[in-house]
This record gives sequence, structure tokens and C-alpha cells, in this order.
Amino acid sequence: MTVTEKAIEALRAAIVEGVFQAGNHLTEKAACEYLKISRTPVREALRALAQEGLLSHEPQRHYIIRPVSLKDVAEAYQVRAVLEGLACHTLALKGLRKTTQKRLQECVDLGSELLSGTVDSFNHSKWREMNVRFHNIILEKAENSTLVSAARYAEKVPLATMSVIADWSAEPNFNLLNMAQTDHHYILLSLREGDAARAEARMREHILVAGGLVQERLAHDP
Amino acid sequence: MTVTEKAIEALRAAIVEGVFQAGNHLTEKAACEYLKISRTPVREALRALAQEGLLSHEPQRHYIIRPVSLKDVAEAYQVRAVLEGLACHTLALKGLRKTTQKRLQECVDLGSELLSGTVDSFNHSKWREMNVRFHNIILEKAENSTLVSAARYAEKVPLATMSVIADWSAEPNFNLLNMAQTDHHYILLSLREGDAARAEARMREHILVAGGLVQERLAHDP
DNA sequence: TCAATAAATAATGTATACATTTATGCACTA
DNA sequence: TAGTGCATAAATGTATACATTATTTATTGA
Repeated sequence: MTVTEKAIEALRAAIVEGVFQAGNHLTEKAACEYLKISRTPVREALRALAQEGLLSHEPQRHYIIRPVSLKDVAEAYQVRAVLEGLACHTLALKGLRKTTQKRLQECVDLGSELLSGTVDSFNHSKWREMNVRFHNIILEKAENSTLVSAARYAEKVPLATMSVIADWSAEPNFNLLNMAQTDHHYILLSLREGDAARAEARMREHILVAGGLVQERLAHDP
Repeated sequence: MTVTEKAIEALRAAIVEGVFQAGNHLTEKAACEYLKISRTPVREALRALAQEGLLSHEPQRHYIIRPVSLKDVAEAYQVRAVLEGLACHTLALKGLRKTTQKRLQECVDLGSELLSGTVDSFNHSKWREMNVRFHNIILEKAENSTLVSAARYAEKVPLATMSVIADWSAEPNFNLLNMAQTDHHYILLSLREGDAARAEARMREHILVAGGLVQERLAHDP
């Protein structure tokens, strides 16, 4: 792994973790001293992060840590909702291959299993992993590279903020998790039946609800 | 304007115009000699274009001009369709400000005027400019920065290929242009009335049809 | 005291030199 | 002849020096 790539990851992490505060300047020198490397890889990293949307930049001016507002998070979820909706639509029309169907079913089964236990024994990290996998499978099996890229882009804003929330997993709301589980179930059903409109609509709603929750949560905490 | 920015534009143009053929390598040296500048701005430009999706790249390996297939173009239109659909949805719910309504109406009126004349006198460049303006206004007035970025990204693929087609304007199909004009008319109507679902559906269909045409056209020509 | 301007300072932009990694070509061997 | 391995060449990655632009500070004049 090159220094430039490490710089991209390290700076992204630093921004997300608040080492460099949102709204502030970020000079090349400051980033160099923080990472203890020369300017060349830092410049490339800053440019990459700006293109990702974490920083704003105009030529001949320093970079600025882009503050992410609640509104930004909500908007990003809306974008994700239509994009993953399209993924469902496409995949439903294209038809599920046996292996894909099996992998999605495993996600649904695992979700069901995780929710069947007691509240105390609930494994939140496994749930999160399952959830990410479920969405990724659908996104990738739609086989639309522009769609994948756009969705990855839209993911960055909410992810950036979500990463900030350290103990997100503190008190999972089981009603909501059960709703999500039901959504997953019916999305898979619609995909299997080739019901594109229904699969799309359900996925869209599924993500909008999730976005609403994140926003609500963020509104309470600082 | 900095050398790096000029390099980004010049290289993008060169790739689109086929100066560097798709599928081939593109070394830093080749780009430097073509632009007659040093490696630093070239490296930044190549990295930016790779992030845009025009080039593919792995660390320690040269860049490769990413070939754009018909399938890619079709997929990009599908993504644009749902994104601009979302823009319509959002804008309809938010409500049109008087000035925005006026600007959109001007586009519709201009379109109507352009189509009312004889076939020979049809001003294709004005039509194209009007069309771009119409879509941009809606995209920007939805005021969702993630949405705008994602849409700009999705635009690049079809734009890249469309630019290649030199005499696209040779024989405009008036039936199709009239269809587009009708779409614009009803999209504006739905936006004015706050009918989010209808505005979204119509915009989606509008773009999918356009995508289908581009694809059809590309299939005939090389 | 304030404004305007000029100098000084610090930042970004660019070029180039050096380091490291990857690709190429050739000899040698099985 | 095919294939391995080493030596060479060439490309990318990084650091640094230099150039240009922006910002700050200081100074002068009203």
C-alpha cells in the first residue's frame, strides 16, 4: 500500500473522528505534519477527499473540512433510497440466480435468528454486518457500475456521521429492527417473484425509514 | 486557472475524442508529452479522472482508458432517470418559487417556439441548450447536494459517448422532440401542482426514453 | 484614527531529483 | 524449444526545491 493511499485513509479517519474540526481550514502543512510525510502524497490525498465530498476546495485556496449537517444526512439517504430502489427494480427484472437467492436468504435467516433471542444476548455487530451484506448483494447483482459508484458516493455522507456516533449500538430498538427484518423478507420475496415495482418501492421505503431514524437520533444527541 | 485543472479538461477531452484509445495504457510520460507539462499536475489530473470513472488504475500500475460500452450508457441513463426523478419529487413537495417557475416556463415556451418553425430552420443547438437548462434548474432547485453530485457523475458516461458522435444533430426526429417537449410541459405542470409522484414518474420515463434513443442510435453507427 | 498601499510572510502550484517498484530483454538451463 | 532467472530499463511513488499567488502585517498619508 502506497503512502498516498494510507494518507487518504488516515485523513478520512481523522476528519470523521474530529481530529480536524468541521468548518475549519486544513492546510497542506498541517496534514503533512500530522502524517509526517511530504506534501506530494498529501496533496493527492486532499484532492481525492475533496472529490469524495469530505473537503471543499477552490484553486489557490486551502481546503475546508465540510461540515455535515442533519439536512445533508437526510438528503444522502434519499439518494440512497432511489438508487437501491433502482437496484431492486433491475434485479427483479433480470431475475435472481440460485446462488444470489441463496445468499440473500441466508441474510434473512440470520436476521430472523438474531432477533429470536433475548434482548440482552442480541449481537448487534452481526446484525450490522448482515445488513450491509444484504444491501451490497442487491447493489452488486444489479450489475450497473454507474449505480454502484453513485451509491457508494451517497453512502459516504451518512457513514461519515454514523462513524462519529460511538455507541450507536447501545440500545437497539427491537421494534425497528423487526420492521427492517420484515422489509428484507418482503424485498427478497418480491425479487424472487420478479415484482420489480414492489421490490423497488419496499427498498425505497426501507431506506427512507432508516434515514429518518438516523436523523432523529442525531437531533437528540449533539 | 491552474495547470492541473487545464490538464484535467484537456485529458478528458483527449480521451473523449479518442486521442488516447479506449482499452490502451496511458502512462504519465505520454500525458506529460502530450500536454507539455511536468508530472505533478499530470498525476493529479490522472487521479481525478480515475475517480471520475474515465480511467481505471491500481497503485504502482499505469492508468488504462476505460472502454465505455453501450451497456454502460444505458445503465447510466437508468441512474440519471431515478436521480432526476427524485429531484422532481423533492421539488414538487417543496413547492416552486415564482422565479423558478418562470425560468422553467421560459424553457417550455422556447421549446415550443423552436418546434413551431419549419424543419429546415430548426435550431438544434438552441434546443440542446434549453434542454440542459431545464434539467439543471430542476436538479439544482431540489437543493440536495448529494443528489447533484451523483447526477453529475452519472451524466459523465453518456456525455462522454455523446460527444463522440459528431453529427448527432444531422437529422433531428421531430416526433421525438415533440414528445420531449410534451414531457417538459407536463413535468412543469406537475411541479406547479405539487404532484410529486406524477412529476417523478414523468421525468423518469422522459430520461429512459432519451436513453433508449441514444442506445439505438449508437447500435446503428459504430 | 482610519484607509490605502507596499512589504513581508506563508500558503499553494509546479518542476525536478531521487527512491522504489514493475516491466522487459537476454542469457542460460533443462 | 520452452521456461526460469538475472540484469537492465522504464515506469510509478515520494521528497524537495523553486515559482507564483494569497494573506497578513507594517507603514505612510490624509
